[in-house]
Amino acid sequence: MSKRKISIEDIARQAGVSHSTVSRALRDSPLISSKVREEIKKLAQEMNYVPNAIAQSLQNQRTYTVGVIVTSIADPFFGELVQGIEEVAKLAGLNVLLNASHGDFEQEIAAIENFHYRRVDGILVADSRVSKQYTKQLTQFTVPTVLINIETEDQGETFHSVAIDDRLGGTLAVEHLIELGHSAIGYLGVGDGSKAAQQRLEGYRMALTQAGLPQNHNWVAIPEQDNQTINDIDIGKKMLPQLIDAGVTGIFCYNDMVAVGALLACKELNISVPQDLSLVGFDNIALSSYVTPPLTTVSQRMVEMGNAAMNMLLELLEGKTVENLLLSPFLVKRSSTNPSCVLLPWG
Amino acid sequence: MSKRKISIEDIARQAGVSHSTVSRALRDSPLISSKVREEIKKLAQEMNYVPNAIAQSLQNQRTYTVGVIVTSIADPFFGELVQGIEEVAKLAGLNVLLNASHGDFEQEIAAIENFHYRRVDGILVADSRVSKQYTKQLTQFTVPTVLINIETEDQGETFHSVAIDDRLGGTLAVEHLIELGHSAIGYLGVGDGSKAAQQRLEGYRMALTQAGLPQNHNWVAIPEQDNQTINDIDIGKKMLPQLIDAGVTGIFCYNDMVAVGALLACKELNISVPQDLSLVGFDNIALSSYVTPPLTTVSQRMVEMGNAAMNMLLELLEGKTVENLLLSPFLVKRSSTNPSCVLLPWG
DNA sequence: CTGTTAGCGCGTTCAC
DNA sequence: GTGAACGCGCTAACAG
Repeated sequence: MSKRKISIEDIARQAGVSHSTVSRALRDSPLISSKVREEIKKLAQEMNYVPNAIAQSLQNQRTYTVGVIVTSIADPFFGELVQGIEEVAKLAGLNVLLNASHGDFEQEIAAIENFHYRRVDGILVADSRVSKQYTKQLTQFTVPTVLINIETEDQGETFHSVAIDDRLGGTLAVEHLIELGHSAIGYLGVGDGSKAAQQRLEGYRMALTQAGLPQNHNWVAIPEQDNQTINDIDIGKKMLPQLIDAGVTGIFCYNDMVAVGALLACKELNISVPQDLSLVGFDNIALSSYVTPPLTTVSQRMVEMGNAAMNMLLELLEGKTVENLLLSPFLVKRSSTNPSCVLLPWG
Repeated sequence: MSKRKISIEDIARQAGVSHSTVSRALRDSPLISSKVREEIKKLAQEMNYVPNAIAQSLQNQRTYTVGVIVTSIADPFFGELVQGIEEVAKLAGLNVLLNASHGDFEQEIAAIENFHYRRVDGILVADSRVSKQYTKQLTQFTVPTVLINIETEDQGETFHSVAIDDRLGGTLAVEHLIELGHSAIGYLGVGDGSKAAQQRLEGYRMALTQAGLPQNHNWVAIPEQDNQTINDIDIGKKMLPQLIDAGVTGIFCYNDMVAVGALLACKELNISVPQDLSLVGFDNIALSSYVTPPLTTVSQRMVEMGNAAMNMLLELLEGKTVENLLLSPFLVKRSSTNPSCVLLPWG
């Protein structure tokens, strides 16, 4: 903590007053004559006084710190989310304590305990692939907590959530393909069994049902559950061929990374997108607009989600009651989707 | 800070001993009989005791917290860096307090002061585009600080640095193009006047000089200094045409984002990469391998840089003396570079 | 208006 | 081996 720094006592001695007078002066207490107040402030300035947040926290019972848990900070998805969180935290005078869980349950628990140990004012947890048992283990704790993209059942005093409407997102993606005339529409997912994955698939099915289009179990490609170690890009690469063989002309992918993987596989297989195949992603990460062709995708608005979550936490800290939030995603049309071939003159 | 939690006093009362006995027992002091020690530990467990880091810090004069300043967390470059930092911080039992400066000098100073206020044990600053005056303003502070990709002149007790050898990186990129037979090689840079920008340009020039190749000031494209608001992608897009007009067959770009911008411009102009033009980036961000064609680039190894910086900080915290580090980048060959046309049969 | 005192939770002498 | 007392730096309650 660096060499010993000067305290209010030091400046009190220098000014010939008591330390509490200094404390009051520095905090603009009306009890202090404006004359000595300015004097003390000037002195503090000169002496390079920096108040000690630790001592204040011990007294206030507040640390003005929030703990944030993400799967991986290197993942652009979480990067944007954290940015959204940090933005509004900074405005509120709060600081962000960052922990990465790497999707590991043990590490998440450890992070929570660590935050508790450090007496953070609130906690934000973002990890869409964590299991639900999660929340139960933490019920003993009583720190205001906002879950981002995690479903909770028992949301009492401490647990609240901000999430994206994954089902709606899936529906939007598939409706877009339907509008373009596709009728053999596939889904390329991941096998993590998360709520998000279920909901997006459900949205896919709803859209097809609503349009009276056929469904085929060969059109839904999801890798084995235990393949958690392989990344999303590789999932996309690996699973694409079987959907092609099944004869789909449009695919809704679980997320952009999977879609990019599928796109790369298409290149290798000489399938041109969007002429031969239309691809829709999910998330709208920056990458999605830089690949060729730029990806049509469902936008998650990560930054806004971070803003919303942090704002919700702020309200909780003020003692207000809050409603869980379900954010609506929207479709971003780019160049990876085309009208279905069957509608085209040469189709 | 949640509802009042139990303290060592609470458990002391329960155990019928004094709070200092509890303190000692919990810290495995040899002064305590192993019998009561286990007893107290069990009791603490049962009572869900969580030590108070704030109180400990006030006593220890250490917070086991490091402050990290980045330009933007959403930038994948910094995301990976922070991941590298967080990894080794976690292993050392330290926590990361994150602040984004958005490249704004005022915000950086504010972040530093904030960290000082919170009595962090050390500070990590990563912002390759910050001006040099920076360090001077902070000399008054005495917290161990490691600068990442920032040059410092007066490196005394508190300031140290980990950086990438930008000049070498520039040289590697250009030598690669030279090996492929290119002789009209351009540089596409940014106008932020940073040390990194200067060094990469210098590396470019050195490689050309060393190979005895001609240089042409039309082959160096750098936007105006004041265009700081436009992003790197747009810089690449905007500046590419003039290099094409100048007749270059290969371009070394300041970073991957600029290179991607150039690539997008090529698509619009119907210039095919790498057939008509070879492109080399810098950074090796994830994006660079997903664009079409995948970018040949100079790798920064952000995660390792984060590791190194945090390790250096750890040594400083242990009172050791450290040497500044200059990491060597290396070339990643992918598909955006081809032999120069003039060497090919149909050239 | 200002000074004195107490206490936030914990670690650490210094006595017994 | 254990308890009492002090201090870390600050805020707040109580006196004057």
